[in-house]
Amino acid sequence: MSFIEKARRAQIVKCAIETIAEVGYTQASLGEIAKRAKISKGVISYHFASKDELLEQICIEYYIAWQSYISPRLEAQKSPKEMLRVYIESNLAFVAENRQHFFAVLELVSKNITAGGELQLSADHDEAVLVPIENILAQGVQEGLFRKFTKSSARVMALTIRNAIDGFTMELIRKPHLDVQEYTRELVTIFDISTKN
Amino acid sequence: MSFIEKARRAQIVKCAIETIAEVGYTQASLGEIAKRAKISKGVISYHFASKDELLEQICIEYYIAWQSYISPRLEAQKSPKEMLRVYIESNLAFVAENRQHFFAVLELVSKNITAGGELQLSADHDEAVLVPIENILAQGVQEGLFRKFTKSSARVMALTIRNAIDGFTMELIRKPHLDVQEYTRELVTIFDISTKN
DNA sequence: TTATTTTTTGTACGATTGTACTAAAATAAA
DNA sequence: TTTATTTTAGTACAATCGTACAAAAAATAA
Repeated sequence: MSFIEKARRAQIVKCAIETIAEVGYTQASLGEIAKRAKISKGVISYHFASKDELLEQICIEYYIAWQSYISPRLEAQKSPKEMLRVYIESNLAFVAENRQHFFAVLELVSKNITAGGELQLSADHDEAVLVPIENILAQGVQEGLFRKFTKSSARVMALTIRNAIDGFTMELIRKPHLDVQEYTRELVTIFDISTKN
Repeated sequence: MSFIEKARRAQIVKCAIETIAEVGYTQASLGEIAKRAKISKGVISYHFASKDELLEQICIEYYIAWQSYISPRLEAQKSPKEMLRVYIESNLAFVAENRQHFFAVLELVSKNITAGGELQLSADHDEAVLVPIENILAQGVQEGLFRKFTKSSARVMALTIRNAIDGFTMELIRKPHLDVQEYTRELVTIFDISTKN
């Protein structure tokens, strides 16, 4: 892949994220994205096989960035209790620093859920996101730090934590001046209390 | 409003909900809705001023049905602790019984958020949904049943509860055979623990 | 019945979309 | 420089959408 190709793809992805975040998925046509990037519509078609490939790239890049941010912070912790705290803290911090990207991905995923056949992809993503939380919970139970969780009650708890994080972002988009630190502290408190033994 | 008009509007709204739930918002064109309702596209235009009015009607009817279901159950409770339990239980039960309708509304609301100017409506809806939870929390604090909540920490808790409910529905759509009763029990437990004094 | 209004159908139109395609421009290779 | 390749701009096209509209059909009123 040439230098120009890499640079263009990065530019187009960046601009597509901004466009989706600002005008919404339904209004984010290739023409609109191109206009904002000050390039011709044909350039996008040249560098991306289809619009779908562009949108998929947005999701892939977010997932990679998210992994890179969360994983090392999580692995630096010993206690499951600290891991859960850091998981919440770093997720909210990451999301607050990447609101547009997160929002774009959320829009795309919610469209894909409805797209019928692509439900599997959503399920895979879910598993990749939920399992790490479940592992923290399982470890905490094993060490006697957390209250008892069965497999399915740990699943509900993991989902609730994820929903809290995702919902925080939606609130952040609705109210951009939200106090992120305070929100983070409260969420940590809630899930610290509700997991403790 | 004539008998035919009422019946047709009800039929079209019902069919629009099913269509959105089954093929997604982006694929739910008036043509597709009409085809499934086995009527001409023009009939929809005749009974609804625009597509937007039809979609708005879907939201209005859901909100009314939700209110009618939740309010009496909530008002039958004395203790804030019981109110919180019943709020979670009845919300999950209602949503499980109205998955398609809920999902359609979620799709529409998430589109409206992106639609720019309509952000106010979403904020109003939020307030209408969050304030009742905050009131329960405030009452619980006052009676000494719940731990201390400031105005803003009560807001975070209310949001977290709402996100847990909304997120449950998304999970229910992804996994239709989810054990609703068990999920409900777990959620009640989580928020019972995390609010208790 | 006949007359009038309401309702439905089917089509057409303007707007918008993603993609295909051609010619021009820019860049790299010779 | 000349040649070849990559990249860009701009246009055209087929498909799809919401809406408008005219004529047919159905329902209601007289």
